[in-house]
Parts: sequence; C-alpha cells; structure tokens
Amino acid sequence: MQYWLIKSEPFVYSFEELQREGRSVWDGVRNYQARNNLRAMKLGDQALFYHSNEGLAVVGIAKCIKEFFPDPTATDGGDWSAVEFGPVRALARHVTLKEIKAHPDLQNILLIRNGRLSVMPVEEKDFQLILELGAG
DNA sequence: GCCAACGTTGGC
DNA sequence: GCCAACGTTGGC
Repeated sequence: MQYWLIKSEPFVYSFEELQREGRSVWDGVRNYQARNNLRAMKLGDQALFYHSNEGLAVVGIAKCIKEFFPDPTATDGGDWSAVEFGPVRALARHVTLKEIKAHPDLQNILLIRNGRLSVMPVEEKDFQLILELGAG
C-alpha cells in the first residue's frame, strides 16, 4: 500500500463534503507531476486530506476507491487523469502546516519541499507520524 | 493583496 | 536547447 497527500481548498471541496457524499471524483488536476501521482495510485491506497488556502491543515484520511481513468473535465483533448476517493475518517485534531514545518522528523515531506504540488506521495513513517499527531 | 516558488510557453 | 516572460498555486 502506498500513501499520499491530496490538497483541496475547503471552500471548493472540503473533507466534510467528502464525508457527506461518500465519494468524490478527483478531477481537474492540470500538473504533470500530480497527474502521474494520480496514475500511480492503487485501489485502497490512503491519502491525507489537506485543506489549502484556508485551514492549512491535514484534517482527515481518504482512500482511493477507483483507480485512474480519463479526466471527464479534460475537454481540450489533454491527456489528464482522475481517480475517485472515499472518506476513511476525520482526524481527532487537525495537524497544521505550522506544526508540520516545526516538526524535526517532517522536514523532508513534499508538502514543505514542494509547496505547490497538489497530489504527492508520503512516506509511510511520515503518514503514521501525522496520524499520531492528529490523534490528539 | 502581495509575493515567492515553480511550471509552462515561446522566441531565438 | 536555453532562457525570459508569463501564469498559477498557495502561504503569509
């Protein structure tokens, strides 16, 4: 199993909405690195759900419930992909970007090293550590 | 609202 | 193939 981190602006699509709806098509990604990450995602892979712009924190866990397929919003003939996510659970407490930046064991996380990437792999130990921080 | 970081585009 | 210009993302 692979671990990931996915970003969403909460006023566009929040973790609460994912929990309410039960599933969500993750489309509209227009960055090759992020797209390649979507394509590498396997059924059951888990992803930290991060709220960007507002919140600035990991708020929950999602899982891949459908592997990549052509992005239905890619009307320009572009070679883009989408996946589907379902909710796993919310974290007991949010793990903020500030906290992650300040943590000595999380300095190599791509969230910090490449702030603009919206779909990124996360090492298992980092994933587990963030879950621990989120357990409260 | 500003700006840094990064990716993409296009001229040469 | 290089690099300047431009656009976008996202933190502050």
